[in-house]
Amino acid sequence: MSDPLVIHWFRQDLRLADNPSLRQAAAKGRVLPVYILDDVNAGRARMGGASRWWLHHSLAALNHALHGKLALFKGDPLEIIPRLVRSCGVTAVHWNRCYEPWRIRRDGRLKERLREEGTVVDSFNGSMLREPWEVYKADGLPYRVFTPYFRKGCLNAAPPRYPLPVPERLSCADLPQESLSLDELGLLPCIRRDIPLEPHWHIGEKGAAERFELFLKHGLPGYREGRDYPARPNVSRLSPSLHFGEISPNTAWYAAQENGSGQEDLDHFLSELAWREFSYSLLYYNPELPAVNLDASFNRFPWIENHEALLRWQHGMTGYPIVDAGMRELRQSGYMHNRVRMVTGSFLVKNLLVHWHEGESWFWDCLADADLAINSASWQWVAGCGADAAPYFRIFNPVTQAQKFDPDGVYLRRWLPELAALPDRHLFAPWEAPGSVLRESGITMGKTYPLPLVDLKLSRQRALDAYRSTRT
DNA sequence: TTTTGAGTTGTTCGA
DNA sequence: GTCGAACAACTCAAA
Repeated sequence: MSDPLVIHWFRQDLRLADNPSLRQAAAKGRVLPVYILDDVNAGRARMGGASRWWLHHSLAALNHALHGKLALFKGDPLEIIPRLVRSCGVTAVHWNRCYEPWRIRRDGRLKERLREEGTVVDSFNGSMLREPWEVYKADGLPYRVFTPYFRKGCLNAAPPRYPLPVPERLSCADLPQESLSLDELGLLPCIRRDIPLEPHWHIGEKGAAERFELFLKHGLPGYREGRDYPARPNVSRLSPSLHFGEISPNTAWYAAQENGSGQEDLDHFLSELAWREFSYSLLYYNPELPAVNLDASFNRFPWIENHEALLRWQHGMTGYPIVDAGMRELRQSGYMHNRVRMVTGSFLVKNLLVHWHEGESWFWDCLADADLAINSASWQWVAGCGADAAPYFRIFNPVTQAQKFDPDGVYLRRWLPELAALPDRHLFAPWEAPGSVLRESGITMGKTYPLPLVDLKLSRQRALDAYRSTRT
C-alpha cells in the first residue's frame, strides 16, 4: 500500500507559502495539485478579461514552482473532482475556502457528494485574516460600519493566524492523463487589446513577494499621506496578488508589523487589508451585493442611460484629464490607483448619472484585481448606496482632485501623452488654455483631445437634485 | 435604556 | 489666501 493520495484543489490561493490546505495535504501523503477553470458555476460572476490574463501567468508560475506537476482542467468541478478521485485512487480532497455566493454553493454540494462516496474532505482558511462568521458585533450581527469593524473586529481581537512556511516535503503525483495544457484553458485569447499588460507586472508568488518587499522598503514609510498621490511609489499594488492568493493577507499583516515603520503608516496599511475583509463580510451577509442597492431608497434613483457618455468614460475620452488618465491606466495596465478609482467612479455615477452597475461591470472586465466582494462593495460606496457610504453630497471635482493629488502632472502626462507638452497651469483644465498655448503644445481641442463631456457645475447640481428626488 | 457622537478618501461659499 | 460652516439625514457602536 503506497502513501495516501490527497488532492489539493488550488483556487484563490496560488502559492506554496502560508497555504494551510496544501501543508496539511503534504503532511498526509502524496499530493495531486489541481486547478479547475470553472465557467460553469460562476454564472454572472464569470471571470473578466484582465483577470484571466493574470490567472494565466499566475498558473504558469505556480506550475513552475510545482515542477510541472499542476494538473489543469476546465469545466465543472462537481464532475471533474469526483472523477479524479475514482480514477486516481484519491483518499482525501483539500481546499482553502472561498467566499463568493456561487462558490459557497458549489463547494457545499461538492463536499456533500464526495463524503457520500466515502472521500475525506477538508477545507481551511487560507485567504482571510478572519472569516466572515468570526467577526460580529456584541449583538451577534455583522458590522455595517467600517471603523468599529477595524478597531474592535481586527485591531483589538485575537491576532490572526501567523503565516505558515512552505511545506518541507512536498511530493506530487504524476499528472493525470486528461490534464490540459495551460494554453488549452484559453485564458489569453479572451482579451483583445492593442497594448500588452505584461510590462507592468511580475506575476506569481515570487513576483508578489518581490513587489511586497519593495513596498515595505519604499512605500510603507510615508504610506498614510503618499498613498493618495497616484504618481508616488507609496501604494503596494498587491491587490491582484491578494485576489489570486499569490500572497496571503496574513503574510502581509505580519510582515508590515515587523517592518518597524511608523504607527500611522502601519495602521493605514492594515486598515486597507481590513477593508478587503469588510467587503468580504458585506458580500457574505448580503449575497445580492453585486446587483442590489444596499440602501433601498436608491432603487428610485433617476439614472440616465447614456451610451455615448459611457463609451467615452470607458475609453478615457471625457475631456477631464484625471478621469481619462485613470481610465487609460486601467485599460493599459489592468490596474488603477485607488484615489483615481474614486474620482473616475464618482464622475460616472454623479457627473454622468450612469448606473453604478455599468462601472462595476467595466471594472470587472478590465481590472486584474477584479474581486466580486471588493468591486461591488466599492461601487456601492462610490454611488452612495452602500454600507457606510460617503454622504451623497461628497462629489469629487476632477480638476481640484488632480491639482491636489498630482500637482506636477506626472501621473496625467504618463497616461495622456497628447497633453504632455501643456504647462502645469493648464494641464488640469486644458479647455481653458489660451489658443496660443494649445497651439504650441500641439493640441487641437475636440481633435487631439476631447472637449469636456459635461459641465462640472451643472452636472454636480443635477446629481444633487437627482439625489434629493429620492429622499421623499 | 437612553443618549451621544461618529461615520475612508469633498466641495463650495462667504466672511 | 485661509477658515469654518453648510451640504441630509440616518445608522449604529458604545458609553
